[in-house]
Amino acid sequence: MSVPAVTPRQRRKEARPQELLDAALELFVEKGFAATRQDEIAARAGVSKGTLYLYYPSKEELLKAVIRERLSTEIEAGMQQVRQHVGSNADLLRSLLPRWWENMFNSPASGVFKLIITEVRTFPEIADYYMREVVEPGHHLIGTVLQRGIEAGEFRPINVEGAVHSLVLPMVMLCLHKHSLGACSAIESLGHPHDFIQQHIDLVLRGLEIRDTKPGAAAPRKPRPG
Amino acid sequence: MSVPAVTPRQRRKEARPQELLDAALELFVEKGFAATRQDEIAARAGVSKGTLYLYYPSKEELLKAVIRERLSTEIEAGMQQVRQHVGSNADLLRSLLPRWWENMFNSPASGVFKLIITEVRTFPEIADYYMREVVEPGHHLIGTVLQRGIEAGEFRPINVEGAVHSLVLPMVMLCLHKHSLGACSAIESLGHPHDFIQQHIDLVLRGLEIRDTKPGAAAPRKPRPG
Amino acid sequence: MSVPAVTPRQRRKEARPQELLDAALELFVEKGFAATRQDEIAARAGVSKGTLYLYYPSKEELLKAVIRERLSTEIEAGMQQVRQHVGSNADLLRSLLPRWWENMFNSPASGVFKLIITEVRTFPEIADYYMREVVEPGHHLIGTVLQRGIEAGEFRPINVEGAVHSLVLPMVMLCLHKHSLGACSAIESLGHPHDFIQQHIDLVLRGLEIRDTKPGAAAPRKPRPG
Amino acid sequence: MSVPAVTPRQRRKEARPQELLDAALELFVEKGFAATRQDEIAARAGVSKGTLYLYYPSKEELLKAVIRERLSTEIEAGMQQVRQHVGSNADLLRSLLPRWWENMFNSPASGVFKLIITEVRTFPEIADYYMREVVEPGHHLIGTVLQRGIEAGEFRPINVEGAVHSLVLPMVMLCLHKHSLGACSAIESLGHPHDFIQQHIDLVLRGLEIRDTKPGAAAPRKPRPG
DNA sequence: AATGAATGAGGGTTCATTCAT
DNA sequence: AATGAATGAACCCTCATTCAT
Repeated sequence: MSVPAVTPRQRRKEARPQELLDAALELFVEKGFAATRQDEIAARAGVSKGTLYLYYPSKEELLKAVIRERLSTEIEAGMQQVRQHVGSNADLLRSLLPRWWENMFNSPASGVFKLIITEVRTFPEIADYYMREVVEPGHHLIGTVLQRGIEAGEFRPINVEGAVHSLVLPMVMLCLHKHSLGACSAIESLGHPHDFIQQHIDLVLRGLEIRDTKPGAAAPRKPRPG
Repeated sequence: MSVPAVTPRQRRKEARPQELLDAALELFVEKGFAATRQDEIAARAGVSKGTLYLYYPSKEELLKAVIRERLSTEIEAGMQQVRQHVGSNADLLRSLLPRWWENMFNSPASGVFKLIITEVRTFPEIADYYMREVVEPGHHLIGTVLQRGIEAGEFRPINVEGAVHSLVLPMVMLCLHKHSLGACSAIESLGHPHDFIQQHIDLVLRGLEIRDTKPGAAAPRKPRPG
Repeated sequence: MSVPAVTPRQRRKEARPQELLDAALELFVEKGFAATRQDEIAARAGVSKGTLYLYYPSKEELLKAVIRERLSTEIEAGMQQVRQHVGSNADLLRSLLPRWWENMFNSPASGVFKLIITEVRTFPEIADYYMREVVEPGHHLIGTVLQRGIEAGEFRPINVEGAVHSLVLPMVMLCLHKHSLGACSAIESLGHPHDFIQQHIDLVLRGLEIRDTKPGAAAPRKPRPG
Repeated sequence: MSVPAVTPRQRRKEARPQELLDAALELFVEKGFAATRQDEIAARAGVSKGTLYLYYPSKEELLKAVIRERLSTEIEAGMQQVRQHVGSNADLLRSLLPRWWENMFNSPASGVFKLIITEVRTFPEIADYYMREVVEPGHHLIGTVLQRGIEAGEFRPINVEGAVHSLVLPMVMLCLHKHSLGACSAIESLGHPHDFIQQHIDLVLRGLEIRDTKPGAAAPRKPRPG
């Protein structure tokens, strides 16, 4: 049975859009959207300046494509993991979350967070997309887990949204650091980011537990009289 | 009685640098350094384009001045608060931290975080300054408090640096949000940021406490068999 | 028979650098380097402002290219003439020198002298180039001829370098005049510059001759006693 | 008898215009008119930028004043020397000319020649002034001496205007060199400019003499028959 | 008379975009 | 589909000139 003859050139051609997006993402994250030149993107992708315009009609559209492509990939991966997940909800947080995060952190997708922080005010459409496709589903997922925990008496009743943020914001923040300060002066203090994230999630989940506070422990905000 | 001879022109002139810095900060945070035009800054400060150059020799120097001025003000304020603080170390975290953060969050200084994330790779000198003047002293302060707590038996022995980050990163992240997504689509879910920060700190500090885990509570990482 | 595939666009492109250099030389000589605008050069060359930067990375580099190109052309032409020259050394001065000068004078290259006088203090690299490539070889050539004449007893022994300057400086000066005063108010008095140069060279060479001074003629500096 | 009290301030005030002109001349000659900034001139003269405008209404007027002032001084000095001259016409050329030239060469006035060459096309009024006040009287003076020499049988009958140029152009050229190439790389070959000028004038005057050409000497262009 | 802060038109340079090849 | 020369609007920065003090 003959394999369809895929010449190097054809493969190249089909891979083009992805190569362009990769080059663009790298540079947008490194230097910011406004400071990145189309020639640089083209050069890094190994094509000429004009070729860019055969695939994306403007720099701005290229930016949006970069963000959409990376996020939808990442969302899809996350959803897959969740669908395939067997185990308790707590497991979802203790194991799935760090694993998913680490993939993200180690992939170019981590840069997209910086891109969003950086460019969202210039291109507010990005905000809508990001909120709808990433933030809301993600928060919904984690929020649901926490809510179930509360209802099951595992967790103290607290503001669920807040707890989600307590869990998630440092993860996002580490992605940002990776592409800003982390690329200049290492914050060595953090050790391996993965370990930090593990400890962080553990810390927050412990903070959510219901238990008798050991006397003399770090004072709760409103110490009981007596 | 002689009126002090401060003409409008003089008053204007002394206030200039601050007015320029304020206008520049606003715009750099809104649109990014590269996408902000010197004319815009001048216009917002109510002067002509050329006047900018009487005070700052280039756009880049203006950026650095903006960052330095805001951070040094903020550092000074923070140090003041700490120096004047009476009370336990736990108080320092439970009350001083949120209060200091809220000032920051509600002032233009909150934008500086975005500026640093955004521009640090283009101007790596900024990283040095920020690490040396802000990150290190800040982390040292909080780290010391946690370390004392551990030594006093209040807190579980954990990686202190990590705990500092667990406390602080969401605070920084909220500043970033304020000037990016927050300026587009409100993340209403968060309620008042101040309340979230209170809850967050409480959550982390509880997570640090030593206590007997209530049976059935959210599983510790390695559940005992049986 | 296949037509050579030189499209108008290609022809255009190859001719560009020379067209730009020509336009730039004209304007630099007319108005001076600092007072010439890049737009003007572009306009005179029939291209847009940006196109200039495809060929020369800055105004200053354009200046240097202009000077180098013209001088190297001129040097090459002069060397050719000398190499092909048959005849006595005196011929070299009496015929070759005026001929070579006239070519120079009537070509745009004459303006380069003005350019050098005008801009050399601002761009001292030009001095090095000009001295090494033009002044030294030129003076060496003429100096050698005079030296031989002295050794052969044709010429009085005098300071050869000085004699070279006596011959050459008026030739350079005429080039300067052509592009300064000469372009405003004609110095009609000079008649045809070529005739002047002929007479000048003749005058100097006669002044170099050894002969018995006719009694009563213009007093030599140190009249022989009795 | 009391000397009128001239305070330093008054002296200063009266000297102002001259100080400004001196500073302006230096800088215009060094860097060219267009590339010289008013602030620099003011700074070199020790006044503030605004003060310039109290004396000269624009940069262009300042340039013209600079040229006029230096030239009229120089012309006056030259005329004085000629008026006071006693001796033959030949002396006028052999001694007065070099002496007058040396004064010029060693004074800031030498720079004016460069200024004229450089700026005359931008400000053609300068040409009229220079031709009328400097070139014509100067040429007339020298031309008259030569003419008398011809009529007296001292000099060969040649084109007088040309001979004047043969004498004078190298003198001017040396002034130009002093402020262009000479200020970068010395043309050491010339020795002392004064000596060169002496030799040059001698050379030309010898070339003008009537005498029997020594057989075998450098061939005159049109050897007399017989 | 003197200052120097302020202005704003203007010039060098960059770069997104177009289009002939 | 791919190229890269060409364009020209836009931006940073300079500097002659003005004017309130």
